[in-house]
Amino acid sequence: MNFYAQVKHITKQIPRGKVASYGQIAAMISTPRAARVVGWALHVLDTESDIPWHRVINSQGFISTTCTVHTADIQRQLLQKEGVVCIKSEGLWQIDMKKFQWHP
DNA sequence: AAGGTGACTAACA
DNA sequence: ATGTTAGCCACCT
Repeated sequence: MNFYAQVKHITKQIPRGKVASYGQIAAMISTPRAARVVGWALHVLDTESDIPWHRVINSQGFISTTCTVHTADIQRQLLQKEGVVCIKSEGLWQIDMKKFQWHP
């Protein structure tokens, strides 16, 4: 089913200054429960760099990467560069979903 | 080939 | 309200 291509397609449509959650994207490609795979898909696809992978975060608005190459700090910087406000919350960076979540 | 893992979630206790 | 459990689906060993 070319899950990756689907994830890629959706993720590319996220506008600047907006974010989406893994579950949200999974739901858009008619596989609502594949949130984990979405995360992994981004992990793999980010190498191509034509995808705004940093605009994808978990449902609570937290940056949840564990990837040592693409750290939360990098993601935060990319987001802030686009106008997304990141708040440091308990050592983690959080985004205000009410304001920045993408509503397609 | 089969089982384990994960950048997730929503439902329970 | 906070901690745990169980589904999820593709990739890796």
